[in-house]
Amino acid sequence: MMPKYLQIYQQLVDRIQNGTLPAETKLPSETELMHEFDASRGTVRKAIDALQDKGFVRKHQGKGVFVLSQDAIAFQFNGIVSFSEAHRQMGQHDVTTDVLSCEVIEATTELAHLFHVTPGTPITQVKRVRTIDGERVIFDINLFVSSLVPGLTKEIATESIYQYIEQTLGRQISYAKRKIEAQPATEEDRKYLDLEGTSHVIVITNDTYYYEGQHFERTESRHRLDKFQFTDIARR
Amino acid sequence: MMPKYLQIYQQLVDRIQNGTLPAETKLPSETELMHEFDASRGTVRKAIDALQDKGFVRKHQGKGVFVLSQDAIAFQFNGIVSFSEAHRQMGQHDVTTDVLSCEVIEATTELAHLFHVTPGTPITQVKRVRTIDGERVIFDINLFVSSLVPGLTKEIATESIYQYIEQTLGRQISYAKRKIEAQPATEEDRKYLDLEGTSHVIVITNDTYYYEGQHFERTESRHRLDKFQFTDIARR
DNA sequence: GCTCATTTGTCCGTATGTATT
DNA sequence: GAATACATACGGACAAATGAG
Repeated sequence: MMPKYLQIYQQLVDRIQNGTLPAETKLPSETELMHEFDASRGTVRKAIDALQDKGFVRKHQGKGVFVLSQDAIAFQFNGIVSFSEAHRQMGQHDVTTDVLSCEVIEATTELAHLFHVTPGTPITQVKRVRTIDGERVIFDINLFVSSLVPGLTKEIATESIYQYIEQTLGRQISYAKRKIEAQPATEEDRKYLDLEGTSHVIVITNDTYYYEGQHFERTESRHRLDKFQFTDIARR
Repeated sequence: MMPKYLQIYQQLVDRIQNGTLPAETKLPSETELMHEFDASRGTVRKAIDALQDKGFVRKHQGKGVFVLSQDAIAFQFNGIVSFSEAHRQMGQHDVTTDVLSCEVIEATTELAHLFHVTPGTPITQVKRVRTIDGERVIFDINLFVSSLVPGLTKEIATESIYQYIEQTLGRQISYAKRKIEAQPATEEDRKYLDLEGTSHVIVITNDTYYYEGQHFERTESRHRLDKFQFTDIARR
C-alpha cells in the first residue's frame, strides 16, 4: 500500500502530464485538496512538497502553487544523458549495443583501493560499444564488484544493468559521482570507435553507490568528441 | 527570526562539520532531540529531513539517523566546477580574470527569441579570460538581459556576478540549465586562449532563470580540452 | 521463531504567523 | 481591513522496521 501522500502526489503528476493541469495554472489550494482527497493538511502539503522537489510546481506563500513549464522537466532527465541516450528517448536514431567482453577479473591493487576491497577480489568487467546510425561512437567499460552484483550475464549487459540491479536484485541505488573530462584517445578507443581523425575523447567516469554506502560500480564511458552532449538542470 | 527547524538544522550541521558528530555515528533519536531543543517531533523531523536533502545524513527506519562521510559532501559543490574553480578553492593555483569587454548591445532576432524579449532590447555582453598558472585556458561570454541585471559594471564582472545579483540586487536565482559539449575552436578561441594545437574546446552553455521564471542570462564558457574537468553528484 | 522496546514513517487535528490579493 | 493561501509549530495516535533478549 502506497502512502497516501504519494498517491496524491502521483495523481497530481498525472494531471500535470496529461494536460489537465497545464503550465502556469494554479493548483487547487491546500484546503480544496484536503477535501478532494479526504486527507489532512499535512498529508496534502507533503505531496505538494514532493511535486516541488521533482520540479513540477513552485509554491508561493500567499499566492498558491503553480505548475512549471514542461520543457524544464523534459530537460531534467538527469543521470548521464549523452547524445545517444537523449535521442534514443526521442526514437529518432538507430542505436545498437555490442558486448565486446564480459569476464571476471581479479582486483589489482588500484581497483582494490578504489572499491575498498582486498586485492584479488573478483571484479566483473564488461566492455560495450554503442553504435548510432551506423557509427561506433561510445565505448563503455563497466567494472562491478562481483559479490555486490551477483548473476550478471552478457545478456543482461546488453539490456539495462541498472534495471537488473533495482528490479531483479532488489537493491537500491543511492547516489553516483560523475566526472567529465577530455582525454587523448587510446589505442583501444581507436580500435573500437570510428574516431574520424579526432585526437581526444570525452570520458565520463561514473562511480555508483548502494543505499548502504557500498561502492559497487565504476563505469568509464568514452565518447567521440562531436557526438557528445551532456545536459543537466540545477535547482537551488 | 529564523524558523526553529532551520536553527536545529544549522546546529546539527555545525556539529557534523566541527567533528562533534563524525561520519558513521548515529544522531540522537528524535525524542532526544525534542527534549534537547524543546521542540515538537514534527519540527525535529523537518530539520533532519533538511540534513538528508543536503546529503549530510541518511535516515534508516528502525535504526536511526547516521552521519555520511564528508568526502561525498565536499564533492557536492554543484554548479559548474571546472578545473579552475575546483582548484581555486584549494588555493593551489594562481588564477586571474581579465575582462576583455563589457558593453551593451541590441538583441538580435536570435537573442530576442532566446530570452523571450523583442529584438533591439538592450543586452549586456561581458567577455572574460581566465588565466591559470600563466596559461589562458577559459574564455567566458556572458549575456544578460540588461533590464533584469541593472547596474552591472566591469568591476563587478571581475568579481562574482552571482553575488552581485543575489546580495546587491536581492534577486533569487531559481534554476540553471546546463549543456556540455565539444566544439571546434573558433578564431576567437585561438585569439584569446593558449590552445597549444588542440582543435576543439569544451563549451558549457549555462542558462539561468530567476525565481519568477525570467530567463535573464546565458553564459558560454569555453575551456581548453586538457584543462577541463566537471564533477557532479547525483542523488536518488 | 517470538516478544518487546526503540526508532523512524505516516496521518490526523488544531492553532498561529506571514504574504498576497 | 478582510479574506485567502501557504509556512510553521504543537500534540497525539498508530504502523513498520530494527535489534536485543
